[in-house]
Amino acid sequence: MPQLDRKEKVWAVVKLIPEGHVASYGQVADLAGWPGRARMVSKCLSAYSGPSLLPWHRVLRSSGEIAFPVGSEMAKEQTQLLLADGVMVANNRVKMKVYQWQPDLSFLLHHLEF
DNA sequence: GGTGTGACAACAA
DNA sequence: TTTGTTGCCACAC
Repeated sequence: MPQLDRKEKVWAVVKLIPEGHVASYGQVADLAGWPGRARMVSKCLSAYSGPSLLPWHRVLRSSGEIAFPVGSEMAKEQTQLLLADGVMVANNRVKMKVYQWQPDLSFLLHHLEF
């Protein structure tokens, strides 16, 4: 049961990302209790790839660029979703300085059990 | 239980 | 800034 819980934890964290903000894979991994397991986050998200209940588009690379090749359907999709969130996307990347999610502790404690 | 994989991250040139 | 290299580790075969 621990394994499935992890995916769900990741999804839970992603769902917490507010509209108009983004987070890096590493950041999500960290919040989900996997310090340094950014690649696991990508695995989990790709494994999800079904229902669109998840704001996966708010998860970017540490540099703020979209994790897909420019011009790919997924990249376009993600760009669209980000724009819909009010996040400016230029050349497959966003300004992390402006949009990076800065979760406050009480918020996290309230939403991530404990 | 070994091997390859991955929607990454950090660093070197 | 872009490209290549390395480290990372759970997961599927």
